[in-house]
This record gives sequence, C-alpha cells and structure tokens, in this order.
Amino acid sequence: MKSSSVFKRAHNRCLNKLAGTEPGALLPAESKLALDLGVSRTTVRAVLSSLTSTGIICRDGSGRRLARRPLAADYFPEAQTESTGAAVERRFMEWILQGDFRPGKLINCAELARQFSTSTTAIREHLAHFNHFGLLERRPNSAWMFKGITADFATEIYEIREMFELRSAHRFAELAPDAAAWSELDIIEREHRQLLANIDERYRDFSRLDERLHRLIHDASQNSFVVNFYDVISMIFHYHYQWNKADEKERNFVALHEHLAYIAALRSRDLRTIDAKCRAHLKTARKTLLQSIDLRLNPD
Amino acid sequence: MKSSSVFKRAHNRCLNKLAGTEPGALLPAESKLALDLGVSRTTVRAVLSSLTSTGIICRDGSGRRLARRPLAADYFPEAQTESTGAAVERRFMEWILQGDFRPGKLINCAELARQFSTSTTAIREHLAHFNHFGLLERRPNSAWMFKGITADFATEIYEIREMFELRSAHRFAELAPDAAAWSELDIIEREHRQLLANIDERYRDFSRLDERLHRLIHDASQNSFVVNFYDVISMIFHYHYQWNKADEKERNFVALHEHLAYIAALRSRDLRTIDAKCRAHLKTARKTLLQSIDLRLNPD
DNA sequence: GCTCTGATTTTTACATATAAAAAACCGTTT
DNA sequence: AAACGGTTTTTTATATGTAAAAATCAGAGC
Repeated sequence: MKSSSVFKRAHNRCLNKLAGTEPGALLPAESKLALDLGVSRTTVRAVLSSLTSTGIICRDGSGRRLARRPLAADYFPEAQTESTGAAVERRFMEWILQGDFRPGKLINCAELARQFSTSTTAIREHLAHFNHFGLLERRPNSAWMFKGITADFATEIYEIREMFELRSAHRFAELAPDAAAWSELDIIEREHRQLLANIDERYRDFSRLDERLHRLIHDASQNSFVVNFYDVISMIFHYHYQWNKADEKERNFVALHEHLAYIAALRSRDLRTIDAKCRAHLKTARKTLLQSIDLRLNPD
Repeated sequence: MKSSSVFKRAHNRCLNKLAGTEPGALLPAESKLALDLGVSRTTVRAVLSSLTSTGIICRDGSGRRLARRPLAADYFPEAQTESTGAAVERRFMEWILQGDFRPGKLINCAELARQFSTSTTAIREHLAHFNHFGLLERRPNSAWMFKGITADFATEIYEIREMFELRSAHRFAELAPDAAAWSELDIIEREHRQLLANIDERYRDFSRLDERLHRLIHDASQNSFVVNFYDVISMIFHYHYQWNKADEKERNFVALHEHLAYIAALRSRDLRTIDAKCRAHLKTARKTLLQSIDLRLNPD
C-alpha cells in the first residue's frame, strides 16, 4: 500500500505557513492552498480535516480559522515525509557507498527488498534509475550488476562533464545582458564572498552553492540532455561529499576561489578565459572525486 | 503472470540450429546449448522436453539425437517471442508516432494499460525508459507528459550527437593500426559498396548499415555515456525511418556516399578531414530527421 | 578431479489488489 | 458565471501473489 508521505509533507508545510499567521485569521480557500502546497485539493482537505481534529484550526461557517499556533509536537517526523521511492534511492546509495561492493558484484532485488523492507516492485522501479546513471547494469531475467563508482567511471563522467560545461559556459557568456541568469550569478557571487568571510564555521555550506552555480551554467545550454546529465554529476557528488571529509575546509576554500575566478571569466565574456577557468575548476573537482573514490576503495 | 517469450525464443533459435544438423546426430550437452542460446539450462531443458514430445528429437540413453528435420510449422509465431516489456516499448512508439499527439499531451498509464491490454506495472516500468530518453516527463502522483518529438527536441539531440560523434571519431583515428575496429570498418565499407551496386533493390538495408557504422565509431569513445546516448539516437531514427518514406532511395544513396567519404577520412587519420566529413553527414542526417518530424506534425 | 543430468530452491517479470492521491462532477453561493 | 466546498470516480504507487526462468544442489559417470 502507498505510504501517506504526500499527506504528511503537505501537513508539515501547511503548519509552517500557519506559524506566520495570527490566531483567529481566516484561512485561504482550499484550491488556493492546494496550489500553494503543490498537492491536490483532496490532500488539502485531508490535511485541514486532520488539523481540525487536533484543534489547530476550527470551522467557521463554510470557512476555517486558525485556532492556535502550531507546536513542534504537531509536526510529523521528517523521516515519514520521504516517499518510498526517494527512500529506496537514498538507502541504496548509502548502502553501496558504505558497504564494500567491488565492481562486478551482483545485486538481486529480492534480497534488497528484504533488506530495505519494501516490495520488489519499488526496488525494481527505482533501481532502473541507477541503470540510467550507469551505476548498475541490468541483465534480463537475472541479477543486476553493480558497475561503479570506480576511477574509470569518474573519468568517463568528467569527460562528458567537461564537454557539456564548456559548451554551457559559452552559451552563458552569449546571454543577453538583461537575462535573469546574470542577476542570479550576482547573487551567487555575493554568497560566495559571504561564505569565504565565515569559512571556518560555514565551509560545509559549500556543496549547496556549488550545485547552484553549476546548475545555473548548465541551464544556459538550453539542452535538456545537458541539464539532465548534471543530475548524474550532482548525485555522485552529493554522496561523495558525505564520504570524504579529509581536508574538507581547505578543499572548499580552494574551490570557492576557483568559482570566483570562473564567475569573473563569465562576466568578461572572453571565451578563452572562460575555458581556462572552467577547465581549471573541473580539474580540481575531478581530483577531489578521484581522491574520494580511492579513499573509499582503499581505506587506510 | 510472465509470458514464456524467453522459452519460445530459445525454442525457435534451437530449431534454427537443428535445421543445419543431420538427423541421427547427437545434440550438444545441455549446458553447452544454454550458453549457445543465451538462456539458463532450465529453459534449455524445457525446450528439449518440448522438442521430444513433438518428436523432433529423441532420447538416447542420457543423450539426445535429432529425430527429424524441423518444419516451418514447428516454430512459434514471431509475435509470441517478444517479451511484454519489448512489446510495450514498440507499441508505445508506434502509438505516439501514428496517433497525433501534440507536445504537452497528458498520458495516463491506466488508460495505456487498458489499450495495450497489459498491467499498469509493465506500463510504468517501461515508460520510465522513455522518461530517460526525454520523450516523456514524469510528474509525481499524476499523469505523464508527452514532450517530443519536436523540431526542438531533434535540435537538442543533434547538438549532443555532434559533440559525441566528433569526439568518438577522433578517438577512432587514434586507435592502434591492429585494432579490431579497423577490420570491422573494412567490412562495413565493403558492404556499403555492395549496397550501392544494388541500390535499386536493397536501399532499404541502409538503416541497419548506418546503425553499425555509427555504433562502431561511438564504441571507440570508450565512454559508456557516449555509447548509451547512441541508443537514444538509434531509437528515434529507427521509428522515424518507418515513417518517412519520401525519397527514401535518394536519401540513402546520398548518405551512403557520405559514409564512404567519412570512412576514408577516418582512414586518413587527419582530424580536420574527419571533422568535415562527420559534420557534413550529421548535417544531412539532421535535415532528414527534421523533415520526417515536419511531415508527421504537418501531413500534407 | 571435472562434466553431465536430474531435482530443488530462489529470483525475476508481471498481474492483481488496494490505500493514497488526483481528477472530475455537482450543487451553492456570491 | 466564476469560485467554492462537498462528493464521487479515476488514477497512481506499491504490496502481494504466481508462472517463468535462473541458480543452486546432488548424485552419476568418466
């Protein structure tokens, strides 16, 4: 059966909205809330009905009013707001990064389903995702083969990444001066400087900023294959950031400066400079990833 | 329940092998046959047991002998050898190419399952494949959106294809002179010339040759992302070949000559010439695809 | 030892079943 | 008539069930 993660997520998001509302105030219409929370009116009604029974809101004719401010205890635990699919993908990545799986290892979904205590249907459907990422290879009527993450895999990914990012950076430089991307670049640059000013406490915030910058650049390619490919990079990086904590502050410090040089190059619109700064940064990023992989496969 | 397409395919392939065997001859061991037919020994035993009961083979101690030559009536119909998944993918492509689906059209899998008379599970699992190809967009808890095949989509694909194929062609030129790919290229070239000699009758065989040449070149990239991307190209082309029959002979004639120039460029190992010939051919191929798309979206 | 076949166990592919969520439908009210 | 809330219908996500196919086990013969 389906877990009610959509309901629970909407419920928590609704509480967040209500936290900024004065008690006694009238709530928006159901359809407005549905649009706002990104779910169907059916789910909104389920949430409102739940909030009524816990006494957070009360009916007033055909409308609803906030009865009291929501408390921390009114929220569903964060873990219950994750959909089964998202949980499978997260757990799978953690599983292959933490367990020691050599490339070539066979993975059967019956066993995985038992280990993750879900159904084989959910496993099958979501492992297909990693098949597309190149992490798994599906062999019909048989077990899946775990293929990476090896140094070769990283090299292949980076070969594509460099092609795509250079192309995207060129496109970025060609954007009209009034394009929204330029002001987003300004904001990102400012956040880089703020992060550098507090590097000692905030160095862990780098990865989110890294994602934002590179995604902005890739978006300029206007090519869905390029944009989708960044999802692969992003996923691989996301999980490896969690693994390799060695010299994290120093690495992020260097990367922040490389980003600033890259941003300046984009602003100059000089393709040669852009290529140079982009390549320099990607080279460092690849080195970091290869280091993480080496650390994981050959822990000292 | 699972269709026995694996069994039926193995059964037909086994009959093909037996057609070249003298009656009375001893069959290979079960495990040898399994390896040969690419299925498990369990399936081989099921096939052999079936062939025994139809009197095509007979037991001889612990071995088996061919009793009579197989007839056309002994084969399972071709349609039954297609797995459910493959059938769903093929039928879906035919459905979107033949029906008039404008980009943005919503597709729900419940309806598709009814139309294709399979289960929603099979539909869901295989539509995910087209999600990865960029033909569909999955919207959680809701219907799928059909995105292409539009002119924009073709342009995006060709942007990537050009990047990947130029890179692969360079790698191809750098292969050692004794690499197997060079002799495969010789064979492909010879087949091009043979096809050109009989262009009037055999022009339809071009698409298979096209696939072989480009796949050979992409393989030289040694990059699984590049190789996998060619699957997308291949699929799009495969279905559009079936659609656009206008000037087919002339188009294939031109393409064959472009291929020969491209092959000669690869042999010269001169990167400039390779780039020129590769670009020229891809430009024509893109034009053909765009024409097919236009023909489909705006039939005269 | 290795290779073969026969029998048993496990896994995969897919159909079916069902709660969660979306969508559609339908009077009311403004 | 557009917006709203109540109700009903349909669809999605996923758990469960099962035939097909793979994998494993076990004994026989060389």
